Amino acid sequence: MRISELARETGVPLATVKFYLREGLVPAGRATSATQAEYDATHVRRLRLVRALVEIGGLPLAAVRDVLAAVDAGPDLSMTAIGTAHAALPPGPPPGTGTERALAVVESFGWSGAGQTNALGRLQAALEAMDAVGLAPDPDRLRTYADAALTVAAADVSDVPAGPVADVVEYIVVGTVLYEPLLLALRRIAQQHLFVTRRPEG
Amino acid sequence: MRISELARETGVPLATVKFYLREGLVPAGRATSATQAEYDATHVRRLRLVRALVEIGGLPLAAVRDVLAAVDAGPDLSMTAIGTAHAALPPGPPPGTGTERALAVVESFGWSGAGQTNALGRLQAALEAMDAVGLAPDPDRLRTYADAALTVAAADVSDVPAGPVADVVEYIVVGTVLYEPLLLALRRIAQQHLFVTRRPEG
DNA sequence: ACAGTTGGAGAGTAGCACTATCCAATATTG
DNA sequence: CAATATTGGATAGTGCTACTCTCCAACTGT
Repeated sequence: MRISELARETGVPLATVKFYLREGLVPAGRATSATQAEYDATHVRRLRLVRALVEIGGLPLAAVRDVLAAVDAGPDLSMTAIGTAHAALPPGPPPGTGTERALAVVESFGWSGAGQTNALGRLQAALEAMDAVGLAPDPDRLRTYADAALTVAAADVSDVPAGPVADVVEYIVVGTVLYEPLLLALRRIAQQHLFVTRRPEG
Repeated sequence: MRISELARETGVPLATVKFYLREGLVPAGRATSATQAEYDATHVRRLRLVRALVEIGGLPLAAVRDVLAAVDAGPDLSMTAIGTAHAALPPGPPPGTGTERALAVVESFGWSGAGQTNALGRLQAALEAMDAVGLAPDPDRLRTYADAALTVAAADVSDVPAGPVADVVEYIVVGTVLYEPLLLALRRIAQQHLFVTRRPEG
């Protein structure tokens, strides 16, 4: 498979494929001559993954690079992989955000071992911003959110397939990113559903 | 309150406040002379809201403008407001995405009245991208996600306070946007928690 | 032999969110 | 009341990201 077929197969513009190759987001093909290289199914897969992370996950290319590095790092443990994925995901917390308050919240749920994820900073930043506009969640609602989050997280980690370590890592990392839009889309649709059924004449 | 105090109060750079005023994201102050204007608490609040939507919600300014318009539209019904908010939220589905598959999924949950939200396009795009990289959710997992989404959505709509219509609309629209990062942060922290407690030596 | 395609590199572009500079008209201070 | 600082407003410029365009010599298929 040559480069233009790779582009056609995935629907990605040729110029963009070349750009990704230059940026190292897709590995180079096997050169068969000075001006020819051969690509295979792994390139198709990787290219689709990059596009999914960008278009669905909304990641900037720099974050895609980090996520792919975590995927490729291989047998470095799942926990590291998930932490790396989280650290690479945008947007990071605004600089200067602490984590004390978020930690207190998390501990009140009895969750442990969350000390090193930057999601804590995001949580705290979100809470502070809500306070600032007067829309902070009450404890009950926060609980509801936490329970829901725990439920989906449990599905996330229990669904990890047996198999080569590289596949497992990819599953975790990519799943973390790609399932977020899924969850958000479902929440919005559910909101609409509830609004409509609540006010039948609305 | 003059412009520089508004900037100091909110921590937003003066040049940025001016920029938002020019863009109409924050309403102009009451002019007291050719080179002076007076700002008040509503300006502080609006400015904080803009920053929250940008920094926490990750919205581009154009989307912020649309969301604010929905907020300000006033007594136009809640359902319209929520639809407007959804339509304004990025990223929209990639152009050319259908909704048939998403509709089938949603109907299998018994959800109705979701025909007009662009979250359907996002759902379908997410499912298709997952398929393309071979990581599509099985029906059970999708169910788990849908149940969790419905749970938080129920909390979202039941928490809407009584009060002036404008406040209700703001609550819905802003809540839709600002609670997303909260949910995602909690999910990530929960994942980490589960991983750590699952493999105590990991 | 020769049009067409390829891999590769460099420069150019478009959109976004600010940020810096300038200005004349006030305000404030000594 | 003079000197200095600040204000609102407009224009232009910056830095970043993610492409996209153009060029080119080396090859390929016919």
